[in-house]
Amino acid sequence: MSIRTLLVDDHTMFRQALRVMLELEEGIEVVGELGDGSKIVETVALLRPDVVTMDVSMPGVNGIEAMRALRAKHPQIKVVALSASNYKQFIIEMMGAGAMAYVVKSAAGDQLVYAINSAAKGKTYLCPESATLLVDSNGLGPGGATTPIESRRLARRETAVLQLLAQGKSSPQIGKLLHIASSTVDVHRRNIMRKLELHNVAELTKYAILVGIADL
Amino acid sequence: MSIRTLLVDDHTMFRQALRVMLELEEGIEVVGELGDGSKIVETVALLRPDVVTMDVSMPGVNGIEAMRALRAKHPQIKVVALSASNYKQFIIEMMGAGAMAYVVKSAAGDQLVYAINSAAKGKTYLCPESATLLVDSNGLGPGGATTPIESRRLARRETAVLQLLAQGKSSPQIGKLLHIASSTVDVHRRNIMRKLELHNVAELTKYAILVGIADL
DNA sequence: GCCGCTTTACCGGTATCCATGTATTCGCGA
DNA sequence: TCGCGAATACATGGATACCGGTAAAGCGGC
Repeated sequence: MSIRTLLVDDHTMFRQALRVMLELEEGIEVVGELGDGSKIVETVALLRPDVVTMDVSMPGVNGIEAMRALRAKHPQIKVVALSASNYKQFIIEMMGAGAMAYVVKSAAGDQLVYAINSAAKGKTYLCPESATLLVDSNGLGPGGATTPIESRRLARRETAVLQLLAQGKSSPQIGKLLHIASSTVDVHRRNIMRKLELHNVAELTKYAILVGIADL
Repeated sequence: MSIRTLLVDDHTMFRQALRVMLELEEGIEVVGELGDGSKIVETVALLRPDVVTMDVSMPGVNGIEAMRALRAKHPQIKVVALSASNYKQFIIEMMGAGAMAYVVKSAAGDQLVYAINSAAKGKTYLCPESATLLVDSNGLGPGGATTPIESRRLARRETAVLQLLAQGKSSPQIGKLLHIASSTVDVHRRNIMRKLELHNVAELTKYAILVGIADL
């Protein structure tokens, strides 16, 4: 009995290539593909996969949001998180939201195969790169007090402001677009920076791209 | 006689999956892989591929630099440029430097197969997304006067400044790091913005990531 | 010698970043 | 249902940084 998996990634070419590679593996079957997280709940209900292999950074509904939605409706589903980069916050958020494994795309393909097999058996797995990052940068490890995840969740308005900031808009421009005062935009901007512990537009931009609310 | 191709991409997982997918195609043979452009010239001399399939954005030596180096030593080689995003300047620079085809990763896998076959025959190819972008945004099209490519090339010092800006450093911080006055950094920054036609840190950051001089 | 790279400097307008205070609305749990 | 907290909105003030234009001078290579 092979493991039924659903692939979710915004790069069609990567998704298709991954499908071919995984289907050559013994014991893995790809039952479907999605380009973002917006239809994840319905698709899982329809296709009944054992494991969802999902990219963390996608335009539209990103992996973290999709993970939360999925967990609420299908708590038994196993998820392998796939990420182009090794960001501590993403690992914590995805694993905290119930993912079974976390693998970076710069790792070899057999790491993904191993992660899918582990997840199907109900075992968690972190690729070496991510595991090292977590332990080293006090996310876990000896005496590491992790920042509460809730304090990093952005409000709706804050997300909108972050998206426009990452597009290169200034506070006055954003104010006009959202029909609020630029002083209000400034408050949102600073709250975002405090919550995310990012202190300039460059870092905000990269974060926005990683969570999928801005395009490169 | 099948087409011998060399894959160059920094994401190992993508590269391996692509290799499997391409080798299932009739008439395509993958003769090697590279994780960045630093050893492209030697590798091409050694493996003698017909077509190099290369990512544009890579850390270390990016696709545009690798393309120029390759063209100087092996002018007969055909290159298919692969990019995660649809950036006008990259299309112009890669094609201007001698690439035979340009395909985005969000396109389907058979687009890449088509591009490789076209390139091997000495025919140029642009994926529909990139072709549309070029024509629409006056890069080409009726009466479109393209900005001289030379005026967009960055000097060594400018590249260094851009890299630090994309890391979130301020002008005074960069000045200290490079041992120059912050007023000098300011001039570099503004020259970069003028050359690239980008007018804020968010856009500079995204550009730096795309050319591979900054990490996400 | 010319051209481009690098360096420094001054000016002015605007935006950012930080601290702090106030007020309205809305949802959730006691 | 009452009240609490969070989200949202607006404001003032100040130090600093950004962005644009302009000018000038030394250096290196073709």
